[in-house]
Amino acid sequence: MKLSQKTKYALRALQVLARERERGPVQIATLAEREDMPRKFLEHILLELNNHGILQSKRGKGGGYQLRKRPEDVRLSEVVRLFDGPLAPTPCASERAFRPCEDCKDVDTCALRGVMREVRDATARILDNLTLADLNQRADAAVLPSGTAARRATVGR
Amino acid sequence: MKLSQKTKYALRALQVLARERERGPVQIATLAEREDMPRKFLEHILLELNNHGILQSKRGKGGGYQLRKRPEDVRLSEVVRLFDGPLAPTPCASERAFRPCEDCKDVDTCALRGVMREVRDATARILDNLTLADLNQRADAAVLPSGTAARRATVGR
DNA sequence: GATAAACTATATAGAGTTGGTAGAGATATG
DNA sequence: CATATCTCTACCAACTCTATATAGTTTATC
Repeated sequence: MKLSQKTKYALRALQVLARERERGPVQIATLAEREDMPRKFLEHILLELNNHGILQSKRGKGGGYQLRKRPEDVRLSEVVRLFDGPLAPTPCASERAFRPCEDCKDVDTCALRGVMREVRDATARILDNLTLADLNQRADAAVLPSGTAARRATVGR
Repeated sequence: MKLSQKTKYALRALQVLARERERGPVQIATLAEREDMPRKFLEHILLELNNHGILQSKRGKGGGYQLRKRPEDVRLSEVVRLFDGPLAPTPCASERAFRPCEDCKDVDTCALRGVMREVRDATARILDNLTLADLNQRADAAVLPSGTAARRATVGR
């Protein structure tokens, strides 16, 4: 499960949108500029998140994108699956997108499959139990290790 | 960490070579035919395993490849890393091949990195603790669930 | 030492994926 | 209706993956 650039951009955008959620829609251009992401590429990404029901959009003047679900209801696994496909290293080990490997003689007795299911399960356990809210919370915790304001100066940019 | 075809072939070949270890070298052609793998592609794979010290080769007539290490000393993580690279989903979460992400503002406070380290660690815990010997043992256990010979008929090929 | 078996090395090629751009179309607002 | 903004389709260059081709080099054996 190599994380694609697309997923990274998506998560960065979602982190911002989770924070801005109550303040109305954010425009693609603003988001692209603030987070330094390629604008046209970001359009695709946000559109996909919109079509998938994670974001909602408002067209025309004053429009933009807004998080549709609550941040604590958006699992990281959902985003990763959307852009990078199944979590499992092999199709035969996938829970939701099971497919036998091309040249597999017998799925039921394949030892490698068992191993890959373990890897998939471990990955899913982590990503299913973390949400956008958790991600932002961790980000805050990292920037403010123990409430010291002095540290903030070293973090910028 | 999507498992490549190359790694799958490598592991299949190694499983056979682990079993044949005491019986002298096995030729590429034999291996390719028995396991139905593309011969020329397999040559590359075995060569890489050889250069990496997992196999040893004997050239000339009557030569072939043989497992250099004991099956219980070949970790699955070693094989996966050789062909598919680092286990971590992002370079910044890799233990042995750390590299900051292209556009990362601050590696130390990146929340996603923490998550990806968890995934990497979980994957590594599994693959570091399994060896070729384990893989073959599991394969045997799957084919002979509880010592019943009758089942073997259904496994064929 | 000729021969054939077998590994070694480099180059190449086609298919698919990834990251990114272009431009026209749809729609909401004022 | 002018403008801001999202939507959609097409396209493209670079890269990776899988696999093959070709030309060696080494070794066993007769």
